[in-house]
Amino acid sequence: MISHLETPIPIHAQPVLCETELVAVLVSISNNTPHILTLDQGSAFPSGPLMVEHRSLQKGMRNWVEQQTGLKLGHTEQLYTFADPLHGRGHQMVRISYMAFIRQNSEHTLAERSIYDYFPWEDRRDRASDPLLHIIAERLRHWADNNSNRWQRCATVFGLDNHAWNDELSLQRYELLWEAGLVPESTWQNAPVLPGLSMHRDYRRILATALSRMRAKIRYTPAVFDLLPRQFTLLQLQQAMEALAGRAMHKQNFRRLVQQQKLVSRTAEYDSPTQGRPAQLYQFAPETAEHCYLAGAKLPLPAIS
Amino acid sequence: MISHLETPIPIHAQPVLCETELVAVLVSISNNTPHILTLDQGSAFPSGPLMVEHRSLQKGMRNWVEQQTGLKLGHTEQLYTFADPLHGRGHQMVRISYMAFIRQNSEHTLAERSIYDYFPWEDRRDRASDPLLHIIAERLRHWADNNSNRWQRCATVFGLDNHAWNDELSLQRYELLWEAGLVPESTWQNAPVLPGLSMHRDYRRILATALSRMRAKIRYTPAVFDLLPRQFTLLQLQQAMEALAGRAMHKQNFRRLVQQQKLVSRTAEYDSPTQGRPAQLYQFAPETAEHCYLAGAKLPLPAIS
DNA sequence: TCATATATACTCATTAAGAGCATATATAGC
DNA sequence: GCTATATATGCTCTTAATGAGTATATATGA
Repeated sequence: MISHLETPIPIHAQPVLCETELVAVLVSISNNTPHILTLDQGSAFPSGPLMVEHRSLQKGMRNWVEQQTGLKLGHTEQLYTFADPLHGRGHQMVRISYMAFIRQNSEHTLAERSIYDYFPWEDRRDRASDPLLHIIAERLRHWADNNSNRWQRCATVFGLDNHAWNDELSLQRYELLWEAGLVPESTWQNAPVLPGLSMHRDYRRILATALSRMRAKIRYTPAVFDLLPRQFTLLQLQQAMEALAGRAMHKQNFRRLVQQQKLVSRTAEYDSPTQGRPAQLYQFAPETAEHCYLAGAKLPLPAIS
Repeated sequence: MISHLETPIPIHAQPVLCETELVAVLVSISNNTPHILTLDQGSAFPSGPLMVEHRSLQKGMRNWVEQQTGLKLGHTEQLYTFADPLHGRGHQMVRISYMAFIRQNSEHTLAERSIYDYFPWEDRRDRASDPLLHIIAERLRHWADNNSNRWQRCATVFGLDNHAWNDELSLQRYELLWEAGLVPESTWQNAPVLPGLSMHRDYRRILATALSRMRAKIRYTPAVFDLLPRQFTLLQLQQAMEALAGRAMHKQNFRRLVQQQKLVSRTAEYDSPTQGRPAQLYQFAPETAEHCYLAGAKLPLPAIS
């Protein structure tokens, strides 16, 4: 034991007062694409001050959002806490960000903006984003120049040079583009910047964090079911997974794995399609819900890396 | 779009000032067991106020700890942010907790307490914790009584009834014991409580969060190497993984997988043992380091669930 | 009847993972 | 030299998960 560690570090030496704000990333699915609720022409998330009467942060967030919007929140998860100095005022601003899922519902369309409006390169369900990926690869190669470590990093994060695309790395991809000056938020810009909406403050970074987290979350927990209607077809489930992961999947294998997991049970009802055979409606199996959540049963998605 | 969502939620309506504190969970390995730095007879973590001059929370944490203790921090990660009302003062206390790894070093023994002093049931490397697990199982069965959902949850979280033990569920296990009144921190206690040190405030809950996170982290990133000396034997590496995961592993398979991953490279040096053949010293392969971190290359641990 | 879309049953190859057996190899101590 | 000890390595097996493909019912609207 080194001696100076035995001196307790002073607690509350000089308490610095902070303004504390809760930031909510509210996610739902519409048009087979993940959407978020935004304010200010898509450049901000709803946010509000932390109230004294909030007993816990999570409860505070839920109450506040439900009160303001009337929306019921599903799976809720703390993302990250950021701090900015408030210049000249001698105190700081702390922002605690949360992500919450909202069930798809015909009565409202919460969704204002597609997440992929902000990160067009993250939607790789079809080949439409390939040209953009090629542009990014070229611009990154130029930025990396002859720095091989830097290029190594680009290649792994963006799945170039024989590397597989890993959908959970969306935050790292955004950070890399930021460093390379390819997004308008970069302190120095390597104009022209890439397509994709930007946001105020570090909100787009928070959104990239949310995208990473939701992609990881749906793989290991049944959180997707908080985005789908109570009853859904297997195709809807697959499309929701594909929408979030930004990747297409093999239908037969998807069903094999879904039914192995016993996460869903069929109902007596059927979909009413415009054409073709009506699809059976399923529901999230309530009896195994908690069980699977905790055991880390994973939903089928192509294995990463 | 439902109409009232178009009204922006007021920002900064009534800023509530908070005291903000950084809490550090400093982890290192000694005696083949993960240890943490604690204060106040093991009942608190080092913590200190957030300073105005800290540009980012993570940097603020690093500077503050390094200044106070002289320790270099390795892998650092934000854990969770908690809030408590400060009664009668009209404002709140926000605590932002971080976990950081500290390299094993002969010059200091940072470690004051074994993590398993707080969670004796989490160390399942040998059969020594089996009797305790049996006691827990009985007490939980009594608590669950005839509530089958409740028992279902107990069984999956604690690996009872044909369920596999999942080392990453340490937080859920602690929360379950809390609910069942089997830890002294519970608001209602189901005395006698289980063995294991407790801590002030929700610090023991933060520690359970840290344990979950580090177990997940070492599986998917090379963060363990920030706990080991620069040069280490393969047995040391395996023992470090076992110490953190709380599980024993198969030596041959461990080595097969480690060498497949190409995460380590041999040095020219050897260990000097008291007995037996000297072991070759390895180092974390610097050239593939970043690569593997980002690709999510995983270190071998028995598959969960 | 045909187009369309759901639903299901298979096969096949590859890989990872868990477990075990055997056998070198290098040191200290007797 | 011999033995105990611990490192280091090679090999076989089995099982399960994964990715991909082929084929074929089945139920609707037009």
